[in-house]
Amino acid sequence: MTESLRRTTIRDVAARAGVSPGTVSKALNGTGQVSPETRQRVLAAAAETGFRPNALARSVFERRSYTVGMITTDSFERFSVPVMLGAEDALGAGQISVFLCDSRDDPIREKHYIDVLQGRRVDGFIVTGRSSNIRQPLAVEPGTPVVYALTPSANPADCSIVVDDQAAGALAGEHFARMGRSRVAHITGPEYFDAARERAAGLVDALAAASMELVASPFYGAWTEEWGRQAGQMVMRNHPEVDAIYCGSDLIARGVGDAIRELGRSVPKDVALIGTDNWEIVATGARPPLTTVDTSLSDVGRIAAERLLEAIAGRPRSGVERVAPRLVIRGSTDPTDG
Amino acid sequence: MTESLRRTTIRDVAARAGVSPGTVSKALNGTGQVSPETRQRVLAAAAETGFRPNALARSVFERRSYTVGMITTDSFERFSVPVMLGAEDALGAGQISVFLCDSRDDPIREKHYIDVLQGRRVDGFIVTGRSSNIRQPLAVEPGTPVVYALTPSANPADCSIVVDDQAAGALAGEHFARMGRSRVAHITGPEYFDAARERAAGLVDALAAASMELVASPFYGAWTEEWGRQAGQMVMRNHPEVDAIYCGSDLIARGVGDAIRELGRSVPKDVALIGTDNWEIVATGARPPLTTVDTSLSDVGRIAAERLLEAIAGRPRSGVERVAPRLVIRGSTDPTDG
DNA sequence: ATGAAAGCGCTAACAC
DNA sequence: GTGTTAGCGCTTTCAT
Repeated sequence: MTESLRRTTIRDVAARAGVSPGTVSKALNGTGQVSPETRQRVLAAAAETGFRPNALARSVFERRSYTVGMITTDSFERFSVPVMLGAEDALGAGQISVFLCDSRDDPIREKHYIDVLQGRRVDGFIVTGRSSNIRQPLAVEPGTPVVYALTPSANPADCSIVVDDQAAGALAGEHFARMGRSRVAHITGPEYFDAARERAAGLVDALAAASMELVASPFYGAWTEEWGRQAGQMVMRNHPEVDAIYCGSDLIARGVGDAIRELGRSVPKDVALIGTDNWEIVATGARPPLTTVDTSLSDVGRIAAERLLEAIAGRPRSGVERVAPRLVIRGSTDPTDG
Repeated sequence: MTESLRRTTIRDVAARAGVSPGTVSKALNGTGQVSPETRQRVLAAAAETGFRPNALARSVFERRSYTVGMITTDSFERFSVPVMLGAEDALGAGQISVFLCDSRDDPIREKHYIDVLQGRRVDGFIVTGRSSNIRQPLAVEPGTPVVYALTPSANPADCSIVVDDQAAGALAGEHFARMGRSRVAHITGPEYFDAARERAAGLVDALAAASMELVASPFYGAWTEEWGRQAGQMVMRNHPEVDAIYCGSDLIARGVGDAIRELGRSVPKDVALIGTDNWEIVATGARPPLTTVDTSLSDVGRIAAERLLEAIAGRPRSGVERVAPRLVIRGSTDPTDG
């Protein structure tokens, strides 16, 4: 460590303003009684010396650090990133700083991060991860507020914020119905993903509400373009009457779209296509641009942050809160676009 | 705030072990002289009470927080994420926690974050952002270590870690030469991006070293699939002899690949294709999977973290350090794959 | 080897 | 109004 530069302290400011440290504190924080003139002198002195109060010292005293830990199990890839951004934004507005931790889904690393951050006296934690499947509760000291984003806690008494996947599927089904498409197929990720099953259920429900049903059971596979291509081909071959396909992800939808085009059929004229995620760069790069269900991930993060702030403030909530997705209409369902 | 749970302090442990606080400190930190027995008693007492030392208090004393601020100007999208992951990993190993800040390229927000974090007495900063273009130095208090990752500082005395874009272009050119391709085109992003120009220069140099040259000047455009499709078509129409194309990004390469295929030509048989970034999900989802220049972003982050730790330890470096990219070979250049 | 005491930078209760 | 004092939790001389 270099000769650690001695920063100006409250005492330096006090000396310069010709008052006591206590008075400086009051003047700067607007607590207690200070005359306008001394207040001015103090402010001036602080400005001149470039004084920046030591938040650490204050935190020791307050027993509260105005920081939170954000733990992602998932190398903050595509899904956690928007969540974290939303959360960071909401917390930053509340003057809270965010510690970033990538546990890589490793319980040892997770425990390590928790230990270190509890040592830093974080006010709480936000946990996020890729899958919408349930996860074990975070092993924090009792009383520490935790909010789960995207992956709900196995303990129903905990506070979890998740995407409303059922509603996502329903949005797609309703849009098809509205457009007069009636022979709908569904191609999605692995069946062991809660999100996949729930989106399928939502789609089926929405179709039923319009007196329709899927032309075939949902096609469960993988969250990849390649699966989209395979399944797309298969569906178009076995069910040539299909005029609409809802996909569990934008990547799958890209694959399906390519397959449809290669079979000489057109999107959206012959087949309307809806994806999920609204992964902008992928959805808008498609030909035609992809209509998709935006899963509102940044809202998930934002709400998680708000709930955490509430819990820190002594008003914890319980249970799973589902955030509404929204449909983003582009050329793959709208013949006038793309 | 709820009845803020009173955590166990060093005094509680001391009482339980029947020693003084000072002795507990020594025993726990291995400083000073402590008899093995008391050491044991202290350790036991600490474990039983679930004692976790308050890092904040220690930091006040040490005038050092073992935290750093990571500021991204770019909503940690695709490029900053791997950098931040690499940095976080390297810093975590050094017991340093990372504050995450998304300045969204807004100078006001950036200044705000700097203020807050300097108040928290971070030991230094890592700055990252999308573009490889030069940025203004971070406005921190003099003496605060800062390392720039991806976007170098305008001040050459600062320490910046960047991708070696010239080498990236060269890798592509050398690979083409090695495979006997001789009629090479280059399609890339906007010319005002340093990265675009440098990759082009590296490609040209490598070709020259093999006594080749581009069939046409680089095609500068946008970092999008759509531009890739347009440019790909144009190139194949105007220069049907082309047998290799290097693209400034994987997304562009995807567009180019689609264009080639739609003109009835084959990748890699007729045209070998190399992208840049190694954006896994995009590169592997392509048909055939995309050979690409991996820009080693996580290494950029890791090295930035190491340089920052060195600077914090009093051994700052100066100047721009370029990190070597590496070629990842997949089906788009290798007829035996994909 | 251990304890007492002072201090890190800041805040808050209490004098004056 | 303002200064003095004690104390947040921890570390570190300095006695003993």
